[in-house]
Amino acid sequence: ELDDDQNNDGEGVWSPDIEQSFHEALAIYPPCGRRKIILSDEGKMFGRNELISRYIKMRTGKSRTRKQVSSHIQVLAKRKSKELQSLFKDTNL
Amino acid sequence: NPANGKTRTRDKYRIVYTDRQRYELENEFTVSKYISIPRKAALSSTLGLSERQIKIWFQNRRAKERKINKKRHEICSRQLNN
DNA sequence: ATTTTATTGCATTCCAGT
DNA sequence: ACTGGAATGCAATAAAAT
Repeated sequence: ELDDDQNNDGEGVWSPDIEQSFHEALAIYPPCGRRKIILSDEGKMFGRNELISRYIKMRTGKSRTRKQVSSHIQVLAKRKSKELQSLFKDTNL
Repeated sequence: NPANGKTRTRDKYRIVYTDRQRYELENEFTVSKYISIPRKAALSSTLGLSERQIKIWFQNRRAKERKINKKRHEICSRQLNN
């Protein structure tokens, strides 16, 4: 299997257009994250990351799996946490 | 020590482990290439290192092993070529 | 120049919640 | 049986120590 992935273009995994759609999805599905964790439509189950994944596919045509979304959310949370930490660099040293 | 998960600071980019710390870690690596959670906690307590540092040491040690194996394979290839 | 600590961006595996 | 999220793995990389 030699790199014949149709869903992934030459850009990075989170190229600007996908990142844009991702943030739109973050805003519309739960405006801040406090929404019912259980999203169940008759017969099918839908979690937040799957809804985000579907939205990205609708807006960009490119497929990002729910686990890729999960990983990306984790990376962004880590970045934000470290930014907040480094804001208190030498305030009390 | 690690209230934050961070290890690196402005003044200390990295610290140098003691010979005893190196010896115990290397010894544990001969037992298993992957550290279990209870053994990690024990080592963290025994040597004065955070669990994060233990985890990272095993990652780096495995990377070292992979590098060594790659080098060995290259040597075998050259011998076959000759 | 090589080796040794430590981080980062992704993926993959492990843990519970419903 | 489904999921999201934490823990972990790995390649690439940085920089101090050797």
